[in-house]
Amino acid sequence: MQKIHNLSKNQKIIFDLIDKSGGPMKAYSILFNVQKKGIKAPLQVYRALDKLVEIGKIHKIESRNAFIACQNSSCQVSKATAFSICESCENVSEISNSKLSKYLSNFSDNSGMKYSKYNLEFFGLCKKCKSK
Amino acid sequence: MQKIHNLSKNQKIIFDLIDKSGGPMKAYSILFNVQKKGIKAPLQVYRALDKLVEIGKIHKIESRNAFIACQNSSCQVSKATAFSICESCENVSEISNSKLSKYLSNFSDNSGMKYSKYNLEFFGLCKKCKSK
DNA sequence: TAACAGTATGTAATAATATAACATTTACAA
DNA sequence: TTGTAAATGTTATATTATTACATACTGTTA
Ligand SMILES: [Zn+2]
Ligand SMILES: [Zn+2]
Ligand SMILES: [Zn+2]
Ligand SMILES: [Zn+2]
Repeated sequence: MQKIHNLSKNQKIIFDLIDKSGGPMKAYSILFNVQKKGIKAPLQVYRALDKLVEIGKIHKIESRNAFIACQNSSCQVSKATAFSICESCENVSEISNSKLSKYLSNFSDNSGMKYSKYNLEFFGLCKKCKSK
Repeated sequence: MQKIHNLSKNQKIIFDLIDKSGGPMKAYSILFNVQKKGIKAPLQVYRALDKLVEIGKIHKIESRNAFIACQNSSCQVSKATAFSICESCENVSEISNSKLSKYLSNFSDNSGMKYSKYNLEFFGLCKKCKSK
């Protein structure tokens, strides 16, 4: 049973923008794009982003300081994320591979640490960029 | 056969500082600490950090915007990194687990993408923080 | 309904992280 | 010694993110 999150006005504006863009967006680029909708300040953007990340509607691509809509319908909370990133064209996609996620979710070592969350970023060249 | 990198003056000062600290350090904290050694500007720090990352002497903890000395003697180039991060005390350690690194280095999916690099960050509570 | 708590918003200022541009110097091999 | 790559120094600026404070909205319960 999972909680339904009704997005607030600003959250919805910002989620829709990121979702429609189809790729990662940076916070100040988001800000620029939503100013005509009345969102004027960085903090308004960051607050919405924080919430959207918290509920798993978007993820932060840490190596790029950018935010992407969740492409994995089962990813309700951002506790186990994996991305592939093309170092040439900067295309990003969310990897949804159940073997990988099982392997990582069950990973443990002898450090005595209990892992509750992970983020994995793969880098390389995408199909298009490889063939250039 | 691997290339020996002789660190330059600034690179050595900054690597030694990070290495001795035993944990992740942020760029401006590094700057503050090396000002007495004549390194006065952010760019001097970032240039040394870039080089040290490139040759694998340090790694960037992306989720924390911080830099840590490589704790894995065999990690000459930063192409395959994994860390465990305590969300309470912010302790970070580099995971060196050959099964994990083999699994990730060999990972491929049907995206047609060839992965040449990855970075994985695990989050949780360390032993000490768990028992509090 | 009224009171309350939790969440969201608005606004200004500022902090923290990182890079651009340009001039100069050093290391080192051909 | 001369060419070249790497490193340094310096100033300014760009980019990313948070603090602080005031106000408003949403839903629950007395
Ligand atoms: Zn997702
Ligand atoms: Zn590409
Ligand atoms: Zn390492
Ligand atoms: Zn801890």
